[in-house]
Amino acid sequence: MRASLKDIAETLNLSKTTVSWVLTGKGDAKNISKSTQELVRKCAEEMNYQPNLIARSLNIGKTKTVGLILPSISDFFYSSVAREVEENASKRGYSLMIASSESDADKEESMLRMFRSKGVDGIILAPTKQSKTEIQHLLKERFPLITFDRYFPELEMSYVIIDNKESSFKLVGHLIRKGCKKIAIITTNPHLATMNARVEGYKAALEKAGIKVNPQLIGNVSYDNYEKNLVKVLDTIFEKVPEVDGFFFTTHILALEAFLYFNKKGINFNKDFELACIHSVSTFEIMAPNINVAEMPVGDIGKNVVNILLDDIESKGKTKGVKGKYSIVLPCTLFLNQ
Amino acid sequence: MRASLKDIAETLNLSKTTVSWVLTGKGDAKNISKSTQELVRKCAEEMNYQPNLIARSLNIGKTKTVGLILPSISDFFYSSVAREVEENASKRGYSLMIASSESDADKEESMLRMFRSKGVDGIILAPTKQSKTEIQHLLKERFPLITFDRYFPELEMSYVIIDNKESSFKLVGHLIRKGCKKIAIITTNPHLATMNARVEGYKAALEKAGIKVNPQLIGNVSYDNYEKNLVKVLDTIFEKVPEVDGFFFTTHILALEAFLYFNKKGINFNKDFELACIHSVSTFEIMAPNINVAEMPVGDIGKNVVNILLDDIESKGKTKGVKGKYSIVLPCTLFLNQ
DNA sequence: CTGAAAGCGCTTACAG
DNA sequence: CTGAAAGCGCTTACAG
Repeated sequence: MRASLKDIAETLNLSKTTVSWVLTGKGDAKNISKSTQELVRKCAEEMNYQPNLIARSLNIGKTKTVGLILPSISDFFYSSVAREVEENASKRGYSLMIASSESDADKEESMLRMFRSKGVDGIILAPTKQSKTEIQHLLKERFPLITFDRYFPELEMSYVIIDNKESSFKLVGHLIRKGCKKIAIITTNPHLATMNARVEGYKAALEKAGIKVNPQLIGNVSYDNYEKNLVKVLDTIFEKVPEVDGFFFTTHILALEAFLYFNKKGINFNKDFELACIHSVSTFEIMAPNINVAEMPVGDIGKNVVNILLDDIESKGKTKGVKGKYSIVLPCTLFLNQ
Repeated sequence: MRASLKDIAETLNLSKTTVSWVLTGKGDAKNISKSTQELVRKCAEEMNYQPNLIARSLNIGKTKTVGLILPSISDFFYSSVAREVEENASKRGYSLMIASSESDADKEESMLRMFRSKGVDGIILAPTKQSKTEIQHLLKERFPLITFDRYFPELEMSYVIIDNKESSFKLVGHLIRKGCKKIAIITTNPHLATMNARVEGYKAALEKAGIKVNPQLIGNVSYDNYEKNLVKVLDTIFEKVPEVDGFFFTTHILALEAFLYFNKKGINFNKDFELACIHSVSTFEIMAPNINVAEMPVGDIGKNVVNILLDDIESKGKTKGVKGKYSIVLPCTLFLNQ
């Protein structure tokens, strides 16, 4: 059996109070004699005592655990963020509960409820859709909550995103400078403000260069089953605008999938087109060595998101009711070829 | 404020007992009148009642949460397994706590303790090193525990691995059949039984073909800072055995890194060598279309690992003291070219 | 058909 | 220098 405070107290003929104080480091503050403290610590060691944190949590109302909800744990970007979140949270003494919404709004809602019910102190969320009713419940309760990668422009809550429009603008501008006249944009999830901003950056760059936006060059890939839909979208672009000379992918997932498509079709995409993409994976180096990339600052995203959340959690009560909301926009690092 | 059972009971002038029974679905079994049940449910709905699972857990001694400890969350193989684990656990009503040991034995030990302390019902672990003392504590307590990908041959506990020797044997055999005489093996973490088995498969295949094992073709990449070490290892192989004509990588991580190396050196690795690898990532399709691969059954690993663990957790008490240990060895799917 | 009471394992005012 | 007691929010035998 697992040892409890009571077991130690009984063995030593002390009260649970004394044992608890010693083991939580309040021995000196509570004037427990050195000898008693030593005794308690030795006994705890011998019995391999580990505090039951569930009991502590019920008592103090904190679990030192945060929840992380991602659209997909296995995607490289999100798993990289997860790694950073875990590391930063761990540094501050927090554990992580994690869940994958698989871009399903209902799952997302039930995960929010589940995490809340299981007592996490706060939640970090990369929201999928407009699953706002549960979020609004939490916000009303002043439950610590932050989103990243995506956000709800109409809700007053903290978020961390990247400079979507700016980075897209620069990438597309670079393609134009390299001589592209017919740049296609391949994008998805148009209901997300994040994705919209990337399309806007694309349009702004074209307009600045005096190039008219051609709707036939805007490839919208619906997200479920994007592999198949991407094929259709690319087929259509090549059919309608065979002179296409550049591709701007709004996410690395679409770029990777497009490379597979190009490959199957025998298209030498590295020679025939200028390429650009928001975010990258290490294999781009070999697959598309000349691609222009705006790299998302995964480390900074992770750091900001946990620090803002944990500050919020830990300031509770201090700044009664006056909660600071943060809107952090992080710059991407550009890797432009030539 | 968050509503509690008590709040509902007071509002309705009922006892907490009654409310609890209704809300946990025992209303009919306990003969609570339909009208009362309806009342309770409506009130709970209105107050947006969510049970405090911490309190329930303290009472029943279960959290319906399992811990998952990985060497690295951001690695593609492990994040894929994490996804499967989460999905399968979730199906059976369990949540996931996750942590990345970063291949650090001390971190791993403290994570095991932390998870235990936080009350997870069981732990799934891809162990890094010989961090056995904490594991032995848990085993002695009969705490539900299972490893995957790696295992401790000398401990009596459940694990799920792949047919390491067999798959390696087949891959290397295939390279030999395709005419290779000087096949290098690039491997790491020689202290892991898993990795040893892969080297043994390599040796067995050579021996069967009457090829003497050449130690100069065995590249052992020490794991910390493997990027740099791999460069040294490959440099040495090319220096000592310039006629090397095949490469067998014991993990996709090493293969990816080697491709970057080949590329930098201007080596046309797809033409000059036969390649083989345990596990793959989707980008191999473009980077090394002819590579021979033994694909790890990520889905089956995830399914087995959670089902064995959860069966163990849920059978507790029933089969007092008679715990079944499972050693599952799953076959890889081979993709051999030509 | 419903309720009073004990208990899960901690923490923490309060008292001496 | 140390302890008795209440309480965190649930569940569940026991009683009527």
